[in-house]
Amino acid sequence: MTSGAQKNSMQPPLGFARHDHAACVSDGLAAAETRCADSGLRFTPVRRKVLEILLQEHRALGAYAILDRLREDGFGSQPPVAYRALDFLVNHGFAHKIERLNAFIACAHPDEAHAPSFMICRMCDSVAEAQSAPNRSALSDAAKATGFRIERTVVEAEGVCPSCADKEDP
Amino acid sequence: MTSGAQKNSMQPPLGFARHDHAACVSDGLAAAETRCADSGLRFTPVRRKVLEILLQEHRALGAYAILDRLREDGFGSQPPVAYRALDFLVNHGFAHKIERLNAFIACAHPDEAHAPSFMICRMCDSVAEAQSAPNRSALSDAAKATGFRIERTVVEAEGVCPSCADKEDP
DNA sequence: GCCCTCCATGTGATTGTATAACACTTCACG
DNA sequence: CGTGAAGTGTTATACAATCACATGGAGGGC
Repeated sequence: MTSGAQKNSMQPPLGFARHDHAACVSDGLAAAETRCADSGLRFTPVRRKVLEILLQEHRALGAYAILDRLREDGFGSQPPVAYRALDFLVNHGFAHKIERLNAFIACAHPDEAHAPSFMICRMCDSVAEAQSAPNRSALSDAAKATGFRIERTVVEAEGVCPSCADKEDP
Repeated sequence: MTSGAQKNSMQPPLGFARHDHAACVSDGLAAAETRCADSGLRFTPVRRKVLEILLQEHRALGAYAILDRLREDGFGSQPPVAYRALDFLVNHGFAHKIERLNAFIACAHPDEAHAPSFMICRMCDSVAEAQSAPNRSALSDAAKATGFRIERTVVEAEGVCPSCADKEDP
């Protein structure tokens, strides 16, 4: 499997569009802080740090890449440390897991409740999050027909992002 | 991680519905054989064996579970042997990878070209394949808007299958 | 305030998933 | 034949995830 994170580090960091990046990090952290306070969740140092890392990178990171960063910053460096923080962030909607890459990314819309879907570039592994429409798809029908109760749906599109498309086809 | 296959071995083997199982295997193998011959693909012994294993089990199997079976049958027992055969099967549509489980399953509709989607029971890990509607979803729109070229889309619904639903709620 | 419990963190060890790199064989095809 | 591409086998290793257990701090009930 591809590392999910390191393949090409000179790629635009990402959402396929340039943006004010400094703001992302502080806004994201502030939003999480607020929402945790409101919901009685504990936004502990490790959790905060992991979210900060994800917001800074602004792309999908493997658990061990995150772990390396945690170590540098003086946190525990064993896998469970990262996985527990990631579990928390994912369960409460501050981050998402990209199944295709076995990697994690900060949520792009931490405020609104949402069923996210993703576009993953197979060349540079960059990831963009899209709001997923309430799926009135063949899948719902199939589920209804067989009596399967859907609780959550992963939607991940693989393809080529605009900037990689430019490169491959001069 | 859950093995993706062994969690509950007394589950109905699966598509959420009983069916004539003996036929699956031979039909599946025959179909693959035919299509490989037509397309000039090499349907070698390992590849055939792996497909046979997947068809027999009729559920998602981890690469290492497959590897065990290969060893029993006298094939190479190192990971690349299984992964290469699986790559072949997946690339040519004879099998699918279930990203959520890091596991593989024989394709339920090997003949028709299709964009599959899956329903995965979180209790027994059984998997059913549904034909995915040509998605005119928010995702397509987002892709169009950003210039992302979608080549393939993974759709995996997690939930509870009918037979597990019966058990949990008497 | 004090204790107690819950939750979170830290650590060591282990299991599962996947790929890199290289040697060797086999097959199609000229 | 002989040559090159594709397939197989093996060693080694990287990356992903979990188990089990010890420690420590935050808050709630009293």
